Amino acid sequence: MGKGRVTVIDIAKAAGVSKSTVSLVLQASPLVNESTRTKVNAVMRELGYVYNRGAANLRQANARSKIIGIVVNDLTNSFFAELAVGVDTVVQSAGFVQFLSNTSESIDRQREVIASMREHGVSGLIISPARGTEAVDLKPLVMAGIPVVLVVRNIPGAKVSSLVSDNHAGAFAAVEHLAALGHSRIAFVGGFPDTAVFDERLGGYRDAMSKTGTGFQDELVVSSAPSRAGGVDALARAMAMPEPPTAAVCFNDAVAFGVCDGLRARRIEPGKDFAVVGFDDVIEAKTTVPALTTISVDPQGIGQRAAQMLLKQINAGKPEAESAVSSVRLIVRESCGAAMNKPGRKMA
Amino acid sequence: MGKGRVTVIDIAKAAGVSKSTVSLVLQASPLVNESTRTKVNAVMRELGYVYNRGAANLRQANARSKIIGIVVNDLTNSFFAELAVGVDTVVQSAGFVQFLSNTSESIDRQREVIASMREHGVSGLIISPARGTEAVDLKPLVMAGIPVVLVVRNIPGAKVSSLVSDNHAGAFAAVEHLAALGHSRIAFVGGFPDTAVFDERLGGYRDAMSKTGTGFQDELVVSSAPSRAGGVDALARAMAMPEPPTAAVCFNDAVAFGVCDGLRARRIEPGKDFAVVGFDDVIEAKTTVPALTTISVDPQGIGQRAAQMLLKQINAGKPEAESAVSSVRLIVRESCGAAMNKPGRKMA
DNA sequence: GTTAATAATTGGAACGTTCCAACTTTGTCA
DNA sequence: TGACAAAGTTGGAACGTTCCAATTATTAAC
Repeated sequence: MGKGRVTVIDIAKAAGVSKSTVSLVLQASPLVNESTRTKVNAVMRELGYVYNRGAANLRQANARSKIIGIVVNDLTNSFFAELAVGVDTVVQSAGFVQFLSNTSESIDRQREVIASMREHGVSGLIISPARGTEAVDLKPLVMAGIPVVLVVRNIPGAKVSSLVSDNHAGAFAAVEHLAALGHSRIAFVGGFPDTAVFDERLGGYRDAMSKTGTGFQDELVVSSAPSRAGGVDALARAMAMPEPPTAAVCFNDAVAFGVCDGLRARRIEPGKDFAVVGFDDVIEAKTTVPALTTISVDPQGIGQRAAQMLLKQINAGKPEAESAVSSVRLIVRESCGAAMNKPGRKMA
Repeated sequence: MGKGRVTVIDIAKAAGVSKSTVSLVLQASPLVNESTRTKVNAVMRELGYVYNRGAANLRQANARSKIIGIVVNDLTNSFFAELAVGVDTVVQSAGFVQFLSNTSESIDRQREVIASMREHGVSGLIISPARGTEAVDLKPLVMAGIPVVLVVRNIPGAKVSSLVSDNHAGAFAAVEHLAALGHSRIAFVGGFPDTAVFDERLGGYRDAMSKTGTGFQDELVVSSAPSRAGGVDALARAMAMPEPPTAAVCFNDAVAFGVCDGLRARRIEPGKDFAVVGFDDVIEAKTTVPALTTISVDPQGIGQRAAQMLLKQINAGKPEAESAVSSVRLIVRESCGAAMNKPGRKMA
């Protein structure tokens, strides 16, 4: 047992047919007689045959393997986990298997991971690029004709498909909502300043601040790591200001949760004494207390849509780059104070 | 461009050497002259060569590809995301790449995913099996001599390595702690009853309840999906009892967060009016408010240790099944009320 | 100046599969 | 009976790599 692996030839010998016939059975070809097929299948099961995809791909250089790769920059952020399951639901029903790798924002790791996936002949790639990824990094992929869909973060020069959410509109809506509730000192909290997503959301915030007449003030944007801990930290800095804000538009939900934690630790009740709005609408957003008012980007939906874009490219002969913007909407829950009697302006 | 793919022979021609030499360069063999090496490497870059792992694996049937697979049953649970990054850190430094797949508790999907990984010649597998997985499902893997480490959930008859946390001891400690705080009506909340993990944790709970003299009562165990929403739901049922509990040992942290949400929705303050202890110690546990008292199982640590076990097996010729229990410890924070003046017994 | 040792390179066979063209068997029809 | 078609089956070549044994080029030793 277990000496050499079981090959198609072993099956052929044991079943008394030729390797070609076995191969036809493997491909469910209608050419082969029903009785032969069942016999061959039986022998396969008996000997514990495992299909060698590598050898097969070697022969048919055109047909790639039935896997699609998804590369994310931060798996511990549940946004990406949800995105991945969204992708999974659609690739699965198309007969693909999804392999996911995490880069932890490391460009080097990202290169390794993508190379590894290429070596295994993935049919296509969905990538949420690590910070600092440039168009050149994607060049080899497009040259090889491998379909790629960028999600979450777009990369300017790359000639690949992309699906990002409408960050500008989302942040704009968040500010408008808070302004309508009577806030004027609205902070923009969290996120790394050197990313496209940050720029877009900040842009929406800035435009809305200008439009609502309260004006944009530099000091009201306080950045941090885009995590729960980052939110705690950023809030501390915001509250240390001479004239602290009364509301915050957060870079994402993780930051928003951190902000709520930080508020509570200061005995300030989010949704009552201070308005918080997040960005992403992760699952916890609706069950947490207070329920988080946030900009819904529907990670699963984005995953599904990205997967559909990718499959379309895979099925079409030559991949046509297509870029889409996924619309977002404001979900009003409790953390902004809109559900309460008074807009939160108790502190000053 | 992109007609046929670039092969080792193309490189050889362009560089004016033989394919064997190119192959040696690929393997970083010391046999090849430094000047040839640099020239070959240059040509590779220029022509955009991609290593064909499939063809390589074909030849060297022994040496498997440098990927290890990790199969989890619920990616949306951040416990598994953290476990995966733990695994990643160690396999990465050993020169492997990790491919992760999610089964969403589906046995069928799990079979597909594992088959796919086998076809791609993974060097080893770390599996958190879907509910209902049986020893036979793993049989083909052990027959093929593929190293496997089971995590989180063990499977009785399977002859593979496993690494589970000491669920019995953890639940036991949680109950002891709550009892010491003065609670006697302590519920066991959340989790699916037909899993080994549930049985173990429940066992620890039961033994501790008996030992502390309050005795084990069936009605105090209320199961649910092991998620935040499940926790909300289970708490509702618990509080509807004629004599509701004053404390809860939760199946996991997600459930515990749900329980806290449910309590707050009822205007009961977790950590003050009701004691909650979780299980897992996910990252949010320490930043949330109130900080969650929980049993730390250190998912990253488990991931790392599992990865080490797997690598050991891969490096050893024949895999020796080894099973380990990862110890757990009680992390006292705020949600159990220990940090407050009074043990939470205000309600009755 | 020959031999021996070392360093570097090389062609061919092999890995497990698919594809193609050729082959055999069986059945149908004039 | 012979010609033809349809249904199954088959051997060999090819895919891109690595390994082996053999070869050539270079250096060292006498």
